[in-house]
Amino acid sequence: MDETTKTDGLPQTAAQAGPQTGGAQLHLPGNDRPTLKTIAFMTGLGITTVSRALKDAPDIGAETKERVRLVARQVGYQPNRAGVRLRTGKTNVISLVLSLEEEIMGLTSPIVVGISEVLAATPYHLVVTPYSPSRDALAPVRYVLDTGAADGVIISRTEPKDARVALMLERNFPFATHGRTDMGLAHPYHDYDNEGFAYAAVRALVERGRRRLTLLQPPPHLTFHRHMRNGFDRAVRDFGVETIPFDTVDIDHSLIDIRTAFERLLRGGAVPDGIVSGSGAGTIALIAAIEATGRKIGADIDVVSKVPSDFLGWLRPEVITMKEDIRHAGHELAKAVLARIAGRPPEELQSLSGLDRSKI
Amino acid sequence: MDETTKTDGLPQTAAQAGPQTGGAQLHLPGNDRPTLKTIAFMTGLGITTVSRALKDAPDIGAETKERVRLVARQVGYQPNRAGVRLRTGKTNVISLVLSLEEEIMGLTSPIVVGISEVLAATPYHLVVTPYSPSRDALAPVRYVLDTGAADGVIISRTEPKDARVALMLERNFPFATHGRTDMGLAHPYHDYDNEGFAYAAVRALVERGRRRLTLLQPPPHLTFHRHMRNGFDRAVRDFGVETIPFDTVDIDHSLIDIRTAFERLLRGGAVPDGIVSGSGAGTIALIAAIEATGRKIGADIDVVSKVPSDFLGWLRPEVITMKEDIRHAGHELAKAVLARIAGRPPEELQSLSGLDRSKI
DNA sequence: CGAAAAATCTGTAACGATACAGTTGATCAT
DNA sequence: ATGATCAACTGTATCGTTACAGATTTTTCG
Repeated sequence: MDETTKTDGLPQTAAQAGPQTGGAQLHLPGNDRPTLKTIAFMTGLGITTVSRALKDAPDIGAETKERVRLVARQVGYQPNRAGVRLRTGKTNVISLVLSLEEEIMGLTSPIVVGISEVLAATPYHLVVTPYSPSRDALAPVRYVLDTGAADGVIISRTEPKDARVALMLERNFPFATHGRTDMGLAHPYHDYDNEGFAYAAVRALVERGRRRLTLLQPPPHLTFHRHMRNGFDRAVRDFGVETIPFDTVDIDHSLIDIRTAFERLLRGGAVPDGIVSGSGAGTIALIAAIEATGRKIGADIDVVSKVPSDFLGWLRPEVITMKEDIRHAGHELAKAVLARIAGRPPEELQSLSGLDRSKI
Repeated sequence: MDETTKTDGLPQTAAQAGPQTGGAQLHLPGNDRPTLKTIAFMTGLGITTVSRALKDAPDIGAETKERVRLVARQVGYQPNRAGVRLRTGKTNVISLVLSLEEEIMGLTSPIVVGISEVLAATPYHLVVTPYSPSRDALAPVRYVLDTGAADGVIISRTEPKDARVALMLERNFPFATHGRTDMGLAHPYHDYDNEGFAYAAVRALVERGRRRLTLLQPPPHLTFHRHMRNGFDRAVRDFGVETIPFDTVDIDHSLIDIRTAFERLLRGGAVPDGIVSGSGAGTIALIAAIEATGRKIGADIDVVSKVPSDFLGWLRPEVITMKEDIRHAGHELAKAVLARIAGRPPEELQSLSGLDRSKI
C-alpha cells in the first residue's frame, strides 16, 4: 500500500478563507460543498468508482451503487458544473438568442417562462444571449458556436434563407427555431400556423359581410410573412373578395408609424372594411387610426387580430382575436432542443401550433 | 534543458476525440479554439506568462505584454469559462430569479432586456433561475448559494422581512433587489417610488373633483404594498377626501377575480368616484367592471393607473397613466449587482425611480 | 487444478486556467 | 569579487470530473 496519502481528507472541510466580517463565530458557510472526493472518502471507495457508480456504469456492483447513491443523496451531492464542463465540454446550458427589440408587448416573457418550465425538470440552465437588431443577428449564434457556451440554441425571427440555421446545421449543432425556414433543410422548429390564422381571419371577416380586406403583415424578410400572406391571399381568392394594399408598414414598425400609415389609408380613396392584423401591438395602432377617422369597429369595419394575451379581448371585445400561445411555443422549443441534443432526428422535432380561436 | 516536451504542440488542433456515444456524431467538438497553450506556443512563452500578461500583471515586461495581447487578439482568444470557473470559482454569471407567474403583462420582458443591455458590455452571462410560486421562493436563491451557480443574484417581489435577503446578506453574497425591504439592513436595490405614485395619483383624482377614492393595491406581504398604501393614505388625509375599502382582491389576483370584486363594489352602497390602480393588468379588469355597470371613465369615475407600457394610453386614453420604466429598472439592477461584486458598499447602490408621468 | 474470463474496483492523466513558489540573469551595493 | 536585489519569466499543483488503461478478485470451465 504505497498509496501516497491519497486519503488526504475531504476537500477543505472548513474553508478558512471567509471574507472577514469581524467578530464572532458567524457560522461562516465556507465551501463545504461535497465533491466526488467527499463521497469517496465517506464510502472508502475510489473517486473513479464513485463517479461511475453515480452514472450507473455497468462495471460497478449493485450494492456499491446503492451505497454511493445513498451517501450522495445524504450529503446533497451535486456535480460541479465547471468540472463536468471542462472535462466533457457539456455545458448543460440552453441559450435563448433574443432580439432586444423583440415585440414590446410581451413576446419575451411567455417564451422565457415556457422554456424555463421545461428546463426546470432537467439539469439545464437557461442563458439569455441578446443582440441588438442594429448588429448582426448571426453574431450571438457564432459566439455560442465558437465558445461552446451552450449545448443548444433557440432562435426566433427566422428567415426563409436563414444564415444562422445554415451555420448551425453545417456544424451539426443542436438548435430549434421559432418559425420555419425554406432552405430544403430539415431542422427542429415550432411554428404557429400563420397561414391558417390568416385564412381563418379572412373567413371570419367574409362571414361578417366584409368584402374589401387588408393585411397588416410581418416584415417581408421573415418567413412567416409568406405564410401569412399565402393564407390571406388564398382565402381572398377562395372567398372572392377584394384586397386593399397596405404595404408601407409592417408589424415591426412603431405604433406611431402604423397608426399614421393606416389613418392615411382610411382617409384615402380605397378604404377597407376589414383588416387582418398579424400583431397584437400593431392592432392597437390600427384601432387608434380607425377611431381617429370616426369609424366604429364592428360596425364600419371589422378587425381580426392575432394576440399573445387576451387583454385586447377585455378592452376591445369588438375586435376578433385569435390567441397565439407563446408559452406553449416555449415548451415545444425547449423539448425540441433537448431531444435534438439527445440525438433524435430533426424531422421528428417539428411542430405546428394550430388555431386556438378565443373568439369565433 | 530537460523540458520534457513541454512544447508538445497546440491543444489538439483537430480534436478527434468526440466524447460522443456510439451513435451520431452530434455536436462535433471540432473547435480549434485557442487556449493559453496556443498563445504560449506561438509566442514561445510559458503558459503562466501568457496568463499573467493578459491580466496585465506587474511582473511581466511591457513588450512581452504587447506581443501576447497582439497574438491573443489575432487568434481570437477568449478564456475558457469552465477553466476559470473551476480554478477561481468565478462564474461570470448573474442569476435573475423569476417567479413564473410574474405579472402576465410584460414585467419580465423589459427587465430581461434591461439587464441584458448592461451585461452585454461585460463578460457576464444572464441566467434565468425560475421558481413556481407554489414552491418556496427561497429555493432558487439557496440553489445559487449552495452550488455557486452565479456571482450575483437579482430578485424581485421583495417582502419587508425577506428571507432571501437575510440569507444572502448573511453569506455576504452579492445581489440586488427590485423593491426595498424593511429589516434595518442595507443592501443594493432599485425601486419604483410607489408612495410617490400613489400620492400623485390621489392628487390627480382630487384635482378632477373626485372625493371618494379607492385603491387596487399590491398583495399585503410585498414591501411595496406598504409604500403604495402609505402614499395613498397620506394623500387622502392631506387632501381631506374619503376612501372606500377594497381589500378583497389585490393585483396578484386574476383579472376575473378583480373584475368580479370591483363590480360587486360598484353595485353596492359605497361607490367610489376615483380609483388608483397599482397594476396595468389589474386596470383592465377594473375598466371592464366599470363599463359593465354602465359607467363612463372620465365622467362618472376616474382611474389612475401605473403601467409598464403605454398601450393603455392608446386604447383608453381616458385612463390617467403613470409609467413605470421596468427596462430602466433592469439597467439599475444590473449595474448595482456588478458594482456590489466589485466591492462597492451596498449603501451606494440604492436607487429610486422617480415619477415619470406620461399624462398629467 | 490452472488458466481464461468476468466482475469490480482504482490510479493516472487530462480538460484550461491560475496561485504560488521558484528559476534565471542582470544589476547593484559593499 | 560576493552576495543581495530586482526584473522577467516558468514549472508545478490544483480546482472537480471523466476517459482510459490497468489492477485485483472471483467465477467459470476445460
